[in-house]
Amino acid sequence: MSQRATDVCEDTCGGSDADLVQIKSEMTEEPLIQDMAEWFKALSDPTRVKIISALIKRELCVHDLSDLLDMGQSAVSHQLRYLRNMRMVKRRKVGKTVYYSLDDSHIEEIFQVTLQHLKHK
Amino acid sequence: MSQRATDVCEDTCGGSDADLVQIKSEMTEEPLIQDMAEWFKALSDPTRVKIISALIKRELCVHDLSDLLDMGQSAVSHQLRYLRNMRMVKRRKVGKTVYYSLDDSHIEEIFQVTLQHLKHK
DNA sequence: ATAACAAATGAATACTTGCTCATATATTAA
DNA sequence: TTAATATATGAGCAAGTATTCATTTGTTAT
Repeated sequence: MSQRATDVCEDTCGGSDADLVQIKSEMTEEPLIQDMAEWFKALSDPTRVKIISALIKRELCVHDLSDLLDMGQSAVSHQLRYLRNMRMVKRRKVGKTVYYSLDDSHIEEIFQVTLQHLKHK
Repeated sequence: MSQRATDVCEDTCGGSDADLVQIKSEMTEEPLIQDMAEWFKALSDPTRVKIISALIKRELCVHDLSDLLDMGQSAVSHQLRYLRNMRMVKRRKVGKTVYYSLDDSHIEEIFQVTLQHLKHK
């Protein structure tokens, strides 16, 4: 048996169904919701948060990041690809070395806001 | 064989090892990194983003949310518990009905900042 | 009491994810 | 050329996650 809300009751719940329709129309559109979730997901992993927090300080190569995070080169590289696909970081190649830096001006802002928020909880 | 950075080379990489130590000391501390990742993870799921975006408009009961998101009551309830554990939403019980609302003043701010950011990309 | 409804919860499951390992590619030096 | 270094990448796997289903709890009405 389906548990779908629409199957259960239409007007039994005390909720004011009246402006539910209006809220639905005012709500953020589906594709933007998806983008938002994806964007936050990029920041939902400790390794990626560390990478971002390091790149906020300055541009760093994969080796340096691997060193700083005390993690395998492969793991770091995989996460950097992830962040690059999200257009949060960008690459700059110098010889054998690839330097990564932030590619999103808003990240630092949201990062700082969130950090301050979590500190004062 | 370990792929650990420290095992590979100590000073071969072009990265300026000099102030790597300083960056490490300046980096956000581990527990805060974890909190941050956890906090963002709460916003990394479309269902939870929808719930938040609805609750930004106004307080809603489980049934209304289930209706609005066109999702099973159980699924919504599970996610609400998640968000409640994260102290992002709070409950208010009236008879059989439980009303949920935002319990974090910063969520809306970060939500709006991120939304604007994604819109202008 | 019983029935009806709203919400919560545990278990099961299909799906996702982050890491490791092995290997490949790219660049530089000898 | 070969060797060494820096990074990238695919496969595999262990751990985590979001949903569904079935059931339970709590509340109101009859």
